[in-house]
Amino acid sequence: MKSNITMRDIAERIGVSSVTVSKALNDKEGVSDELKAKIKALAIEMGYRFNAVAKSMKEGLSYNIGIIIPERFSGGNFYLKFYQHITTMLEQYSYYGILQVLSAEDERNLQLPRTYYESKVDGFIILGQISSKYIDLLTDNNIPKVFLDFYTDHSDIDSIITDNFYGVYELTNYLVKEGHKDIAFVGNIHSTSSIQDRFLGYYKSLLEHNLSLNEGYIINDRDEKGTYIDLEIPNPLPSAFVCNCDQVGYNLMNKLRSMGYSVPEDCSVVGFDNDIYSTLTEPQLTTVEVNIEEMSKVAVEFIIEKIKNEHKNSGRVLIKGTIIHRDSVKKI
Amino acid sequence: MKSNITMRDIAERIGVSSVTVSKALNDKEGVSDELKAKIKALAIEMGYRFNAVAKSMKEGLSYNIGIIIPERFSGGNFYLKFYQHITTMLEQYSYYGILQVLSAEDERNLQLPRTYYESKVDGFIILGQISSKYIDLLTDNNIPKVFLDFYTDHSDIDSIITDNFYGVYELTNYLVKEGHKDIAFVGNIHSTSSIQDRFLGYYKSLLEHNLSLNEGYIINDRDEKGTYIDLEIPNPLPSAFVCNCDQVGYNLMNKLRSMGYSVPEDCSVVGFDNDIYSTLTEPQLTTVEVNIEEMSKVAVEFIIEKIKNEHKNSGRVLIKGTIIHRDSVKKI
DNA sequence: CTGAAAGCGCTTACAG
DNA sequence: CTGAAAGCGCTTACAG
Repeated sequence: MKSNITMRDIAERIGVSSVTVSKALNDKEGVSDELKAKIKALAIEMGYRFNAVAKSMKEGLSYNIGIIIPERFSGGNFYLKFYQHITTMLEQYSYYGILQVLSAEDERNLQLPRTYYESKVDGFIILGQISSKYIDLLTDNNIPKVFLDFYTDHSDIDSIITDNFYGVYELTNYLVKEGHKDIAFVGNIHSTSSIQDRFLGYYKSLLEHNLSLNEGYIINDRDEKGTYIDLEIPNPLPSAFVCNCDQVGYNLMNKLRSMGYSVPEDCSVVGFDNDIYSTLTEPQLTTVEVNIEEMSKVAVEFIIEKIKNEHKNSGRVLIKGTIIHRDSVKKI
Repeated sequence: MKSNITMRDIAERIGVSSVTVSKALNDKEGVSDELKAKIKALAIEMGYRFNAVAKSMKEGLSYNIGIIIPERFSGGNFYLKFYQHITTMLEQYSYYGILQVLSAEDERNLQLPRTYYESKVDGFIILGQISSKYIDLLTDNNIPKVFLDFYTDHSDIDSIITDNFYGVYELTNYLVKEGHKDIAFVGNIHSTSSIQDRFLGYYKSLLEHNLSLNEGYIINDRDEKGTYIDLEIPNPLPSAFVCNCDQVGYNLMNKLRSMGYSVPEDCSVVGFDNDIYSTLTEPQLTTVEVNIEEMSKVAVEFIIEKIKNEHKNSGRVLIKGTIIHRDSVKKI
């Protein structure tokens, strides 16, 4: 597929220089409209294809962005959706996305992606929480980067996250409005910043409604490695469960069913993410839809800015989600 | 992140030419071991990063492969798994994969990917069936390509597919061995080559066991657009259903449950793919696991071969899957 | 074992 | 409005 036709070939056929062809094809000034049209027509006729590699070479930019997904998040298709929106947005800047799954091993051994060592990318979008040490590594190497769907205490790094805090806050408010007072939270609150913030949103709602936080109502859902564990259902049964994500909502529904409970008759359940798991339960889950498209758009804007201007700092951006009402909540 | 350190910088520091540095860093002959070691050490010390773009430029190869997934298959994470294995395999050849979702619109309008027009890739792996006209377009443009997980009647194109035919053939044999005689097939047999072959494997098993093919036992599962439709369950109920994929097995199980039937007590169900849907049913589905890793490996080998030698033709390769026994089949 | 020269296909800065 | 020159960072083929 090596394109044998170059700008020079076009130039020679017409009897101009390759500089003129370059200007014409890029719609730059300094070529008469007549000549420009003639060059463009001939380019098509000759089957000319632009050589982006040559441009990269000249500009010292690869026009690729590495999209890094830590291995443990690569299972679902949630991040794949992000990736699709990211690549769509990147196209507008003539950029391409190279998806890389960061293996647990490479993350532990602080092994940077090969794209970095081969100057194959101009920067990275990190999709999903990575270890603090790995972040330090990226920072120390002065690698342009943007965090998507998580953040850390490195205040100088741009992050785009869904508004976990307000999302769950509003969802819990909704449960309270429906008459619920005994509301449990399901999630390991030491696991990721997302879960922590969702928990805090839940807690804020309790505080505002003078409902006390019951230690027994914080139900762990996964171990340190992120593997889901068997859920311990409190006795007596809370009237509602706020799950930190839809998949855990799905697990909870199965657990409740196996114990003979019906949702929403015996208790209500809400999730977060609006991913496939929220539609696999019976009844389907009321949940919060993450605005993947908008988040991806902002992430791309930020990384492109960052490549142009190393010192550009856009900070932490929260993108609001939307509550999706389904049938897993009962008014009491 | 522009790497300011070049081979020439290293060369000047040591007092040799950049040719020697290139040879040393690439472990080529013609440099004394002593010098080689010195150059390598200095490269690390200076934080040198190889510039793959310059190599691409020189060789006229982008060292990228486009992985094209038609939009309608981009929903699940089945193809994402392929993508992961593909990129892992590509690394061994110093290649990178650029994933592109082919929109229904671009497919219809015969719009080639932008990576092609910008010479960003050296070839394509097409992951999932695309229209015949689009295939013609790729062929007419002389684009190196390999088909993964589907094939067509274009006999000159390399395809790597799972052994659909024998997979379902063996699975149906297993049902017959368990005493089943009234076996239905669920799938639109005019939809894709995969479904067709799976159907034919089912039919072969019937033929070999002198079981007649009952027209009413071929149950359509999707319309022309690939959207799943409501399943019509035959009356009387067959003793077993062979579903063309796990997701349809999942749909069928839901349908059967809603009608008051129990699996496997009232009838048995088997699927294909061993994807997430096979584990979401209760009981979980007996199915055929597709050997994604091996298929990806072969696809990468083929496309790399093809880039080196345009006329290399490897044909159609069938990769065997493995039956996964779970609890959705009863011996009768 | 080592290096000068040429070239991959563009674009930028400058001269005319 | 048009073009000659230089350069991006490598590698190949050849000469010494």
